[in-house]
Amino acid sequence: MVDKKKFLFEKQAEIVKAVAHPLRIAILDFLKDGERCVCDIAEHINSERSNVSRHLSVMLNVGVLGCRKEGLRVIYTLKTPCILDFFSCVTRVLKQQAKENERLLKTLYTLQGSKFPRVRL
Amino acid sequence: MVDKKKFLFEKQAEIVKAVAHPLRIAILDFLKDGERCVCDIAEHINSERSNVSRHLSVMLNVGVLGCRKEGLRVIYTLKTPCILDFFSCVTRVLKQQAKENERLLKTLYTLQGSKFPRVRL
DNA sequence: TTACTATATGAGTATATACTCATATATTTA
DNA sequence: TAAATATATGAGTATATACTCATATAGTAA
Repeated sequence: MVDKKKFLFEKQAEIVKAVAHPLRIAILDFLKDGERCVCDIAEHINSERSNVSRHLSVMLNVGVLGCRKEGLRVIYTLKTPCILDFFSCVTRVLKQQAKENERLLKTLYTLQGSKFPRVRL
Repeated sequence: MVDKKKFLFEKQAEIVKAVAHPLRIAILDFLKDGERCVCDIAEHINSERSNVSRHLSVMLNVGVLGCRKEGLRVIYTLKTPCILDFFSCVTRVLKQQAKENERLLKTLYTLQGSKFPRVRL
């Protein structure tokens, strides 16, 4: 593996890591509807402001978010909405996983000779 | 934030975390050209087999990779190529970052009254 | 000025992760 | 059968991360 590629992968990993956390994904999901201050985000995801502030700074540093000051508030915005497309891929992975689990369950029930209970959604 | 959403974000984060590492990204990039055994992957990314095996199992568990046995070898495949689209978004973020850094550098040089050195690519 | 508010950050702690080495398991081949 | 090989995994260690609480900073408003 070439050194140039290694460097690229490291840079990419930094960005991916910056969004690899449930609260950060919740923040991105919240920001897709428009910019928000730290306090609103903290309330929405139900977490300490200091904690949210740190999560935001990580995503700011890698360039996924932008921010501007407005009086006392700091307003954060989603700078790269394409990140949201990614989550649609992730959701596809999840759906596929769910399907496989269902098939596995079915097989298990069939082997036991019992009926497969219909899942209520 | 609703409980259902919280659960979804946690599941999504698991998948994102599973690819948030330079070596794992290198593996995905290698597998885009076709399935490979652990030994080939280890050689290509220049890492211990035991280490690679663990990285692979993480991505296997979240459903990003698939695998099959062939004699002594275990052949891993990219199960969700849409994950590669994601990296094109990540690359876009990186490019944007680079542009901003260049602008910043230019400003700094201008302030110093010195010339902006042309970057050779 | 003082009091109040929003945000950021240092310090400490708990937890998670990556890595290496040694070893177990499964498969092939002599 | 024994020897060799590919892979997976337990154990130990080093490092990174998330979180909380306390505190610093900056802006607002009395």
